[in-house]
Order: sequence, then structure tokens, then C-alpha cells
Amino acid sequence: MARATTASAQAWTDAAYARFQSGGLRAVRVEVVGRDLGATKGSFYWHFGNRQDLVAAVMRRWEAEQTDAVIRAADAGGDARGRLSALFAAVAASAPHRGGEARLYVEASEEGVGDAVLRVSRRRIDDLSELLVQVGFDESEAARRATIALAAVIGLQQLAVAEDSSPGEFGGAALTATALAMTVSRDEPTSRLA
Amino acid sequence: MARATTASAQAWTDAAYARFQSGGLRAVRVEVVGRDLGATKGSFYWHFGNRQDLVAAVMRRWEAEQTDAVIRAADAGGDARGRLSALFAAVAASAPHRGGEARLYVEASEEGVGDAVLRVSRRRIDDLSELLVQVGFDESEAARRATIALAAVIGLQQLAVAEDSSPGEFGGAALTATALAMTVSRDEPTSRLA
DNA sequence: ACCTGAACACCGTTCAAGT
DNA sequence: ACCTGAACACCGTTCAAGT
Repeated sequence: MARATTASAQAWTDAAYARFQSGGLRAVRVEVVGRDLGATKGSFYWHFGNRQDLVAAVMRRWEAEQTDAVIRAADAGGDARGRLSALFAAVAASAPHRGGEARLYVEASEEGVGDAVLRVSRRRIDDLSELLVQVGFDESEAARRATIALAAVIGLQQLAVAEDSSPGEFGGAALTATALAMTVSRDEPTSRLA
Repeated sequence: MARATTASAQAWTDAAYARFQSGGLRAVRVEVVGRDLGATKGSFYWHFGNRQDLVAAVMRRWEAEQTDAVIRAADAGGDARGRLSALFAAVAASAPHRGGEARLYVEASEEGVGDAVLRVSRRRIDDLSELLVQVGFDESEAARRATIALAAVIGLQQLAVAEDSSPGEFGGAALTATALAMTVSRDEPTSRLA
């Protein structure tokens, strides 16, 4: 309806999203984004209740744009095993998301928008889990393995962030291959180890 | 030497460490810690160059206190296999470190003290790696698997933080058992057992 | 040598006032 | 309806001044 309103709130969200992509949620500051926009803080507080609302808008956009490009990369074709290795390779290749996702889990919960990140995580676990069922795991074992695999990806991102340097010891193809092997192999009866 | 100086800087570090333990590195703020201490910011800037120095002192303490209680829990006895499962169980049991370590990877790198967290991580990887060598993996495969396992632990912490609730779907014993099974099993690549 | 207190910059938030 | 500009609170940092 109010086109101008929508456009202007949109402009704030656009500019905030750009800041988010390069510097994480913490880079989404009202004053800085306003400067990008050539607007004052008064303008912002007309369109949004507070900074958290802007952060929430950024996360809504992020969640919507998580059209799961990585997962789709694995849908290229082939059997479940081929798709699995394509998926792991795609994740490894997209790892240099330096500014964004690695920090997102902690930041999102600190900013009160952890739920968006959780929904995306669960979706990824579900997708991976489905592939694991296709290679012979039962549902619950597949779900657990998918969870661990996603956790490993997240953890490697954390380690890479702490490491700071770009390629680093936590990003190699060898690690990806190992992670895949750990996810799909099972010579040990789980019962015997617990 | 200057006993008073040492004591007072010590007092700042003590109070800062308490804040860190309950609220992470971000809770280490000069004004707040000063309030805890009944001192002014002027006092702080006599003992420290800036806030980062205080954060660094906190991290030095943290690293020193990482006497690896978890790893030692695994040293209780038994063979490598038993120690491995004890280690995983101990990690799972100590997971509810709500205030501290989960946020540490991101926070530490943002505060410029990511190296401390990296050193502790490498130490943990080395310890786990050694156990994996004892159950038959070669050095490099063991190192990779240990890295993935640590990453999974870190990632599960991230997910739990995002989830916010205490017990949660990312902290169960079943997941721990699965992680252990994934770490020690290998029917896929190097298929021979001795 | 150690500390206080006031000042400044930065950013989130509010609000009276403009158009 | 939409925005400006000034104000305030908060916190990191500096510094002249006290003891």
C-alpha cells in the first residue's frame, strides 16, 4: 500500500544486508547503515522500532535466500553416493564465506535471532539425512550422522575464523574427504562402543 | 617487585575473568569490571594499555587453566578404546558450559586473541589423534579424524547456543555415541583391519 | 606510584519540531 | 506521512590534577 514507506524500509534493509554480508550481524549498525544511505537515525526509527528489528529483517532475507544452493549443487544427478560426495565437495568449496556464516551462529543467538539459523540448520540436516537413508542408514542413525556432519562443518568454520588466515589447515580437501568417509562408514557396531 | 601494582592489575584480571566466565569475552567491559571492583576507569588505564590488554590477560589465564580436565578424565585407565569412549563421554558431560566456550571461537578472533583458542584446539587434536593412532589409524588419518571430531564438538556447541534451551536436541548421549562411532570406524577407504 | 573526575567520541534511542 | 537535529545514556579512551 504505502509504497514510499515500503521502499524506504526496503532501502534500509538492503543497505543493512550489504553490511551484514561483508561484516556479519555486528556490522549492522544504525548509524553506519544510515550513512551508507545518506539518511539520519530519525528516519530509521520511523521505519523500525529498533536495531533488533533491522537485524531481524536481515535474517529474514538471509533465510529466504538460503535456497540451499549448496544442497542443490548436490542434486546435479547420479546416485545417492555420488550426490553425497558432490555435497561435501560443494560445502568445502563454498567455505571461504569469510565475512558471513561462520560468525552467524553465535551472533544470531546474541542478537536474539537464533531461530532463523536453527531452521536453516535443520533443513540442511534433513536434506543430508535423506541421502544417508538412501545409502542404507536407518532414519534415526541417518539423522544423528547428518547432525554431526553439519556440526563438523560449522566447527571447521569456527576454527578457520580463529585461524584467521585464508586457506589454512582447516579447509583442505583431505579434511573434506575424511569427513565424508566418517559420515558414511560404519564397520563398528554402534552398540559395542557406547 | 612492585607488589601493589601486581596486586591491583591482578584484581582487575580476577574480576574480568569472573565476568568472562559468566558472559563471555564480550562481558569483559572496563566500566562494568571497574564497578565490580569499586574502581574508576582511570585506575584501569594506569594498569593496562586498553581493553584488549585485559581481554588478553583473561585469555592467558583461560589457556593456562586449560589443564585439559576433559583429556585427563580420559586418562583414567584402560586401553585406547576405553579411553576414547571415556573422552567422548566426558566432553558430552561437560557440554553445558553455557556462558563460556561456545562463543569463544568467534569472540576470540573478533577480539584479536584467536591464537590462544587455536593453541588449545591443536593440543586437543593432538591428544585425540594419539589415541586414534593407538587404535590403528596412521598419523595423518588420525590427525584428520581428530580435527573433524573436535570440529563436530565445536559445531554442536554452536547449534546448542543457537537453540538456546538447555538440554536440547544437540546435546544427547546418542549423538555422542554416533560421533565416537564415526570417528573410529572405517569400512570405506582403508578397509583392512590388522 | 596510583588514582580521581571530567572530558570526548561513538552509537542506540527518544522526541520535539519541521515539511 | 516522513524526516531532521538535538538531546541523552552507555562505554572506551585520554588527561590534567590530586594524593
